[in-house]
Amino acid sequence: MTATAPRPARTPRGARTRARLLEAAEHVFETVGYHEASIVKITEEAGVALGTFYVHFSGKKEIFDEVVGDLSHRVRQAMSEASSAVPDRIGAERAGFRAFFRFTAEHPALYRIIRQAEFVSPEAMQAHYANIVDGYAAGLAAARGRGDIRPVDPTVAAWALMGAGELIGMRWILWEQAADIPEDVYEALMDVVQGALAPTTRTAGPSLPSATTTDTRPDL
Amino acid sequence: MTATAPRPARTPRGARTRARLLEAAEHVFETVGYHEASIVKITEEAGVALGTFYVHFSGKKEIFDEVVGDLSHRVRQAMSEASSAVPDRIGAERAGFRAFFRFTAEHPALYRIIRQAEFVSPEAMQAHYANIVDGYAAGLAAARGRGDIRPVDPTVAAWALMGAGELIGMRWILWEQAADIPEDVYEALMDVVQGALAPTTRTAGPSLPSATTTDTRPDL
Amino acid sequence: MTATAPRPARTPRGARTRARLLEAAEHVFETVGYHEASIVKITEEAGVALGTFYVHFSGKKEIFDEVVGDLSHRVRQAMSEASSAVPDRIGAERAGFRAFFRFTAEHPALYRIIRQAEFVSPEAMQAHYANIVDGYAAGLAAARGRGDIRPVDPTVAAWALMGAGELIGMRWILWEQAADIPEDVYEALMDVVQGALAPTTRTAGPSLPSATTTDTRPDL
Amino acid sequence: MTATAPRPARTPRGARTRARLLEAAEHVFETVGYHEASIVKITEEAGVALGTFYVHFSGKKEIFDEVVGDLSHRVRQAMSEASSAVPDRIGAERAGFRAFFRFTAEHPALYRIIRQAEFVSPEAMQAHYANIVDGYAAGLAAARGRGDIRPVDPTVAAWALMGAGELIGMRWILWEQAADIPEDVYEALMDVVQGALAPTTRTAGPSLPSATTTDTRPDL
DNA sequence: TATGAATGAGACTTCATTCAT
DNA sequence: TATGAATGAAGTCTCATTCAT
Repeated sequence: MTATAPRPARTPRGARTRARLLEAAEHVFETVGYHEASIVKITEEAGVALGTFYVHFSGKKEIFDEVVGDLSHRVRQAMSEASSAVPDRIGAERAGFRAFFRFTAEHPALYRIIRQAEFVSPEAMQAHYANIVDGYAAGLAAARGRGDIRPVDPTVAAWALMGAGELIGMRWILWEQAADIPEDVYEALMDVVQGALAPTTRTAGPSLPSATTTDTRPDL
Repeated sequence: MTATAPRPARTPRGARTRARLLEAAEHVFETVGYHEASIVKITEEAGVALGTFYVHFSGKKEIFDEVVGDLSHRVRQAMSEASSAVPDRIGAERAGFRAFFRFTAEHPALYRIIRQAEFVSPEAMQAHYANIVDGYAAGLAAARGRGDIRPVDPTVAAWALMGAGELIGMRWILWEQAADIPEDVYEALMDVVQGALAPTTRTAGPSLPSATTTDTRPDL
Repeated sequence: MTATAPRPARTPRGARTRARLLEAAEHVFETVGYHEASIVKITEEAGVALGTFYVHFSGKKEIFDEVVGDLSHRVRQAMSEASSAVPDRIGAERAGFRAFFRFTAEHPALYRIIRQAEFVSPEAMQAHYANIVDGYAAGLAAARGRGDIRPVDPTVAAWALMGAGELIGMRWILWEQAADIPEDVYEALMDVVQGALAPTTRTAGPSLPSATTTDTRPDL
Repeated sequence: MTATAPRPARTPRGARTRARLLEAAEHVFETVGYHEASIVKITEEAGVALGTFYVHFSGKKEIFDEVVGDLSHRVRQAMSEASSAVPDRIGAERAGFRAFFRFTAEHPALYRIIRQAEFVSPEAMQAHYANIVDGYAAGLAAARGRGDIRPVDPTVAAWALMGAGELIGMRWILWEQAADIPEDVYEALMDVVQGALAPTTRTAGPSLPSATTTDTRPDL
């Protein structure tokens, strides 16, 4: 995810300092965003001298990429752990979104950082989204194979539903600075998600065939 | 939307200069983002002297807000025009998304700017999203009243589907620098959207209670 | 000589400030050398704000090149004026060296700066020496054509004698911080120079074949 | 030459490390000059840890002085060996210049370093030149005593001819990055040098009185 | 001796904004 | 209105040197 592998600290003391810097950076980025974040602020928060920063990182972008990679990894972990604990697809879906919202509430940093990353570190941002989608789409594809969900295109559906979750989280957690998503909003979203995925008996139209996106030409 | 109403230009020459600056600013913001955009770049692109900028705008944030407001207004206009031209809900839905993707392809600025605005001008960003949702949710509420769609919560559905469209646009238009969304992706997304909204006969699953969020966010 | 043409000041005030900066830079470079010279020192000496520097110059190297170009031009002017006022070659030679030493005594900057320029701005340094040699070699070639001097290779002789003058100036003006070169040193040097150039009847020694360089290096 | 005598290494390992550092420093100084040379670069090139540097040297200037002293010593050795192998003065002259140019071609470091040393370590630079001149002037004085050359002032002549050689070497070896001086240039220079020194019967002009510099620089 | 993390002064540069013309 | 010179705070980064291990 990061272009250059993180320098390994060669000393326990070094490792400790490096970790303190990362922690401080996450906090500063979360609070004031990438551009307002200065190395001075980060080192002050970490309680080390300015020059020490450059012993461990080559610059602001490098530590940013590492923070993003970290957060991205953690949110993926949280989501996949949660959803894989539930056997049925709908349940897994609910658990995954639940985990995502929890993580968002506890680490608003991810949100605020990712949305800034477009001009700062497009690679990091694209990797973040792509990694999440990969796991999500794989789950959807499997579910589709089992007939648990409608034959939607897994990749497109994954991007679409991730986008849905993202804006809902932004609106009801970040903007409200809430500790979690309101239950009714969560259920309303699940209703939409379930509608999008659940196998249905359509009142009209042929049941969609097809697997890959290209040949999928949904009617309507 | 903007805190201070835009200064009206006193003379035709002034109005022309002001317009040139706005145009230049939109281009610069789109190209390099808010933070890399400097007043010097904007004035150079507009072909006016540096000092002239401050004759027309109080600062960088002011012109940014105005550019965002502009773009936001235009995308809303494009979407509502497109969807209101179609009578049935599904058709309106398709037309609205279509217009959104078109606009995105033609004005990547909106995307790139909005996602930066969080730390620069949260009001502008929230206004942008809220305004779009307002119109969207109103349409959904009306459709629901007519029985054209399932009884989803209009506000939550609007945020969710806007999010879906946003990420799909980011992935397949911005990242690919495409001139429009690929047809198969568009249809795959429409399939998801339709699944989320279309009235169905469920084969299984608890009929989720219609969310009670409506009081939180007055839809309309 | 300078790669990029100097920005023309578009205002009398601007021109004044620019000149003040150049003057200050010459003094600072002379005093502490290129590397110890900081923009801060230059602007302080010029009595302008730090940022003002960058209104007129793109950086330290740019102003350095301009200062070098200036000094180089002035010393050439001084030398050619002096030597062209004297008809005979030996007299011209003496006058040229005299002018060079005078200039050196009055503007030690040139010396100290040029010898630093190798790593800083090789182009500027090479241009300086090459320009001096050009004029010098042309004079020697003409004198040779008239039979005023021995048939030495004008270019090689010009570089050699310039080198001789340079070290003599360094040793007896710069190192001694003298106001001018000691008369006896001057005469002793002139003796050497005259020996090198004056037409002679050799009493002994193999009459060296007139160097074979002449064909290789077109002597003007 | 150097203010503080070089610390003797206490152990064989220490001596090896010290030598590695000196070698690395010579290379780094030659490549990027004094100011761009950093202790980090030197230690990296030497393959030792940063802190190790200060075990052997007190700082950057100290190692610089030692490198300069080394090179200066080696070039003097090369020149005196070469010239002392030839009995007649003109032959010795030619051999000395030849050796100087050879050394220059093989160790451009000397050149580049010395010309930087003015602001870094004037003592080292002055010592370098003075040492060379001492030997050179002594040789000239002896030759003059034997009547091998004209009665020029030995010290002034030594400085002058050293300057001549220096610029010729700079122009045709350093700037051209040549492996040696072109033969024709060498001969043309020797022609000039011989003209300057060789005993002659002047066809015209007063035979200049031997300069009175002798008090300044005792010849012998 | 050797190591490498830590330090902090100081350098360069940018840029939003002011102001006299 | 328009101009462009002037300002100076703030930011990033380097690097010689110290020090604990």
